Amino acid sequence: MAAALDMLEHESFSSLSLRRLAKEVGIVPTAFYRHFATVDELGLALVDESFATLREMVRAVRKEDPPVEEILDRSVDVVAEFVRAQRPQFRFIARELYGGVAEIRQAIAYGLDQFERELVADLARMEPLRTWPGADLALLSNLMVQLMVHTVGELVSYPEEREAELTRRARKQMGMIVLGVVGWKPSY
Amino acid sequence: MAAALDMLEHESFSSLSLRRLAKEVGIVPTAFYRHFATVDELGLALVDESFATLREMVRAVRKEDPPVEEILDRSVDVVAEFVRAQRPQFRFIARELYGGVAEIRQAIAYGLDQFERELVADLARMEPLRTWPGADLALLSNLMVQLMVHTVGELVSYPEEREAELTRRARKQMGMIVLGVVGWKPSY
DNA sequence: GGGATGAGTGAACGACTGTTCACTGCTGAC
DNA sequence: GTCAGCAGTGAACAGTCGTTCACTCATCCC
Repeated sequence: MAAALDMLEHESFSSLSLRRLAKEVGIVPTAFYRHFATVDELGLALVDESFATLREMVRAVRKEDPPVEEILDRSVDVVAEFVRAQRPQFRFIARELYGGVAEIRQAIAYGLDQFERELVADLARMEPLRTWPGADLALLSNLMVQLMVHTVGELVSYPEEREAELTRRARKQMGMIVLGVVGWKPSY
Repeated sequence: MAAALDMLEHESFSSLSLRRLAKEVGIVPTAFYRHFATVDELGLALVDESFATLREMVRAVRKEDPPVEEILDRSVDVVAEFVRAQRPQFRFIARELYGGVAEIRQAIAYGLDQFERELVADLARMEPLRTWPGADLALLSNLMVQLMVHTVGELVSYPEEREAELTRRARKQMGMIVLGVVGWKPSY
């Protein structure tokens, strides 16, 4: 799986070749079938693994439990940290979200949807949002996840030296969104 | 090119096969080379064509020149209209933005970058933003383009019946961002 | 000690890949 | 009426593709 993720730096999953993958790992193509029934199944396993990392990331933010005014900055930082440490996994998610293989695309969309829902639950516990209707929280959560996905997509597409610049921008943009929140009149 | 875009509904460009494409069009594979020097070149031509449509879209919004308070809603509407009319092209852009072929990915990223810059110019003409520093305008423009790309990605991934729902959400999210703008203290 | 289990092997299957070459036929301009 | 140029043809090249099959070997449990 690690070798597959590495190879996906230069191509998309739908063009990944079992034989090249096997050669990269140093086994014969047939040995692959001891571990996965088919190539597509490998893709789904990669989605699972990557979202496990994503959940770990969420737990890392929750565990820190930073004061309210620092939550945003810390969240962005943690995302950047995780992307740095697990770059191939995040690259996989970002690239295949709208990629070619329908099954994988749907699995990722589903995972992000769940992520969005968890974020809604977290947001609902914060002060100015406590009274917001669920629909508006979902809207906000979606917007934030969007920003995250897009930023991750850039983080893994551009050289690592641009990380600081990209995260700085993401922080400011998060701030802009939050400012919108304080002015927002919930639609009860 | 139209046939290629249609085929890209079910696969990504890097897995598109010249022979299947030729069969789809009803010509022999070799005839393809009368029109493009290589398969990758077809990809770049598709990027060009799609961004021509995108520029048309911008012109459509500008031409309408709606009153300030309607600009956002009209912009979202126009985007939705264009996506409906040229679905395969927008699907291509959304899918290949972080896709497998580096050359195409870069071409799309470059096109979006230009789009962002044009939007900065438009924004700079609007009242509350007239005094903003360029960096902050770029931030805002990037955020808006992000929302557009993400929404387009969903529009072309989900069945057309969800268009109304998705555009409604995008409109509200645009509103949220704009509310952030009025509270934002530019960083001179 | 024997047998199940997990992981790897090598040959083979038929099909598909991008690209090249020399060729044919049609159309429009001079 | 000729001739350039555009678009399409069919054969061929040298690979690569996913998957199947029967097989070997090491490890661990009873």
